[in-house]
Amino acid sequence: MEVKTRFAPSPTGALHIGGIRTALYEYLVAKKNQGTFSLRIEDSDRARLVEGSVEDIVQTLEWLGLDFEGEPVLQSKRVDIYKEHAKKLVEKGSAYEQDGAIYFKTKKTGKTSIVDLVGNRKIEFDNSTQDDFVILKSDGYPTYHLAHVVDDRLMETNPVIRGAEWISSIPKHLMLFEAFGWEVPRYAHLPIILGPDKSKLSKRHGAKPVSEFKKDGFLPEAILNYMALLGWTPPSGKEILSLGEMAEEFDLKGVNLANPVFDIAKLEWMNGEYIRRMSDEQLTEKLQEFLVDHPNKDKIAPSVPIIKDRIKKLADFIPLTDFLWESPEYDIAQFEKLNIKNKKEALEKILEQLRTMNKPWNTEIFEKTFRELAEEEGIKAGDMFQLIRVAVSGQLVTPPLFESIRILGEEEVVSRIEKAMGLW
RNA sequence: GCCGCCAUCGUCUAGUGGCCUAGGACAUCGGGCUUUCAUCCCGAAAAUCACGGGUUCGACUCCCGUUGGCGGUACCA
Repeated sequence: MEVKTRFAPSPTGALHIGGIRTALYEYLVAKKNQGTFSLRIEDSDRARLVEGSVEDIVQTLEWLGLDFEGEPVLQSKRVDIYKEHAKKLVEKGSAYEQDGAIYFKTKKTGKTSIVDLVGNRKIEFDNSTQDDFVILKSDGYPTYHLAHVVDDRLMETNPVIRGAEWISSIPKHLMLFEAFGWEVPRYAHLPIILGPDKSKLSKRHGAKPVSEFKKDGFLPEAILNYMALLGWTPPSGKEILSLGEMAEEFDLKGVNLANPVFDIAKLEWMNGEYIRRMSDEQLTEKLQEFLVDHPNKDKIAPSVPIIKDRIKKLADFIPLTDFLWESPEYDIAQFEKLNIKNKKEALEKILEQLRTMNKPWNTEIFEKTFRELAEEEGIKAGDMFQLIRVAVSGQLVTPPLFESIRILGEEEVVSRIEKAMGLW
């Protein structure tokens, strides 16, 4: 049986981080089975339409590398099809018009059940609980139920993969398929992702639009990898895997049935993992793309090796390196934390050494010189370097000192230390 | 309320009747490396497998119930 999956979001806003797991799993199922993955926009509720969301959805999928087949299918352009099908049901006697809308006449006896692909479990409903429901609204647009059944039949979707919030609607859909005389597709209902407080993941939990994650410097590969593991573990047990590897190992049966909690800390760890696995050249390129208005783009490359192990997101680059191109604002409180008694005197000695040192400064000689100076002054070498660090950067924590100094250049270092001395 | 789904460390999970006095990852804590911070390495703490009944020679694993969480209950998706 040919596998065709589709991601079917409604354009009521930017694409949510939670929503992309559904898209990802649909994509993986298609790829694993040499099937196709497409995009359908469920814009049958005109009141909730948010302008720009279709573009956002398309761009986000592209950015993530979840390539879909062909053009997005817009339900709003298919109203005639839904109307036609609704009419057919009226003619058959399975539906009726009331208050300008068309209602489906549900069967009230017996049971309706499916075997869900997620976990391979049986889900069953008593038909006596099923009320008649609207399939075509009075504005001529279909409700989700009609649109789903008609579209997924016409698009030959199989399996239908969607969120677990649709489980309760299963009887509606199966009855509709039956009324049309169509074969029922296989279904997979994915557990709903929760926020840290265990309520449905929403904006206040950091279920920000994917575009926000992009803005923070999360990498698409890391986002995908993390989302894949939210509720699923590959048989190989691997934690870090590419889209291709995921597709090979993925199986809906193995998806956990419980609702997973979104954990930003683990996503950050994974993003850092991806950053560290990049070559310096790749990271440099990523950063240059990411930091569009950076004042010193040519200085990004040399600073990459010293920050690579220190950032989890691309945006972390900024606070870590801004002292390299911006003159620091000194705060005497930072110096007070150092374990050195007479800081000004120590800084004078340091300057003396720097002025007489051969340029360009050599890292080995630099280190040796100040270790010796530290000994002469009765200061620990570590404290000595911390003093230089703060004098050069204004901060207690920076990337490696010697490398930072090399990027800054001799003149700048000297002038900064002179400036720092002005504090006393 | 009614209907449905679910239930292993704080979080993501491994586990499909004996290999589990429950394994891994993130986070946390401690140590090593080290000019700071990270990275990296080592280690620790962390789950009476929600609870109660069965079934079985034997249950984290099967069944029932309870509790709890989540979803649905719209001319929203």
